[in-house]
Amino acid sequence: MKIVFAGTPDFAVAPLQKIKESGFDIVGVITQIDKPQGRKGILTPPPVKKAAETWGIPVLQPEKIKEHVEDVQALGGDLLVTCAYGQILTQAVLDSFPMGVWNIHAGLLPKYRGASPIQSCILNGEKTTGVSIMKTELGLDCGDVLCVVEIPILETETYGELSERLSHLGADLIVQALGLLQSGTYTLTPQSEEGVGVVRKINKEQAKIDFSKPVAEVINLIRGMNPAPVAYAVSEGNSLNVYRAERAVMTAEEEEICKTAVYGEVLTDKPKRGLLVKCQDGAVKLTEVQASGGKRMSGGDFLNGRKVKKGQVFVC
RNA sequence: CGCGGAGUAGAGCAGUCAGGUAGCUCGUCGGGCUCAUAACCCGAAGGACGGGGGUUCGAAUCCUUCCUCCGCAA
Repeated sequence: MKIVFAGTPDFAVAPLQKIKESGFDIVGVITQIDKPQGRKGILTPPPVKKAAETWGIPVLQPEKIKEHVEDVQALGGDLLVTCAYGQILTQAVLDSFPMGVWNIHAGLLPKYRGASPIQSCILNGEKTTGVSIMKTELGLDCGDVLCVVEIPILETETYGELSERLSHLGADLIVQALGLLQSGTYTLTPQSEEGVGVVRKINKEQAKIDFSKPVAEVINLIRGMNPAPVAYAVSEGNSLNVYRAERAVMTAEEEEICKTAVYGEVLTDKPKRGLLVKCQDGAVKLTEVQASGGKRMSGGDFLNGRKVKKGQVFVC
């Protein structure tokens, strides 16, 4: 069974590696073209390409895969595994693999179809998530499911941390799935028509913190946006990236101040108490922040440098 | 040449424009007050001011050059 793997970001590297280490024959990797990265705009190959090259696997980087179907076919694969590839496949591509095209999806179906299942789970305060292996069809993540594992989301887990866990989970699961496909003994489960949901790509606008919301929602936003695109608060024209936060436990004095404070107001100027900000139902403590041009630091350090003062307000 | 910020004590910052003994807050250590404390009071240690070169009687500060870190945008 000859396998072609289509994937792009870090998330896809672990599955690719696991497939390779499990002894499957990977005849080619398809990934996105190199893109300019960072301040200098240096052309950088995607993580999957780097990995594939170190293992000597042929790499294909079509700018538009639908215009290079014959190149894909030339790889001679029986089966295509997709994992966060980043391009929509056409029927011609799907038809190029006798044993089908299978997708590793980092979320439970049908509720979390779409581009941002991991982040969206955290933003929604879900308690569990999972990885699904499904048939890739023309519609958006609507194919029949081959297998799925569900895991709990940890209380303080960030998008980056959960993503890494799911990546390894997906790696294990795809290897199992390939075993099933090879043996030919498997059953497909159509997705329920109830509770279908589509989550779209996350943009920076969604990452702005709204302190008029409940503490739990604010914290979920911060978790779900770490490490990218990163939640941020704005005050006096400056933006402050927020990487981590927790529910504030206030002193009696702070409780008093909080009662009359407006949403987004800084409740204390004592570095030891931390950067406390009023929300709808209490206060949130921003524990890891980064101002533009500065390093990441604790909320206490940020307060100590006096870049924000007690009573200053982050706009909602 | 995409736009911009920053390198000063263990940490976060001021001081740089108008060169002249190195400052603030936090932490650390010692002492005091207190039933007690993350609170308060007193004291101490700790810095070749990112590196090189230049101007000057004298440079954290002015000129020049190199290095490093970071935000935005893509």
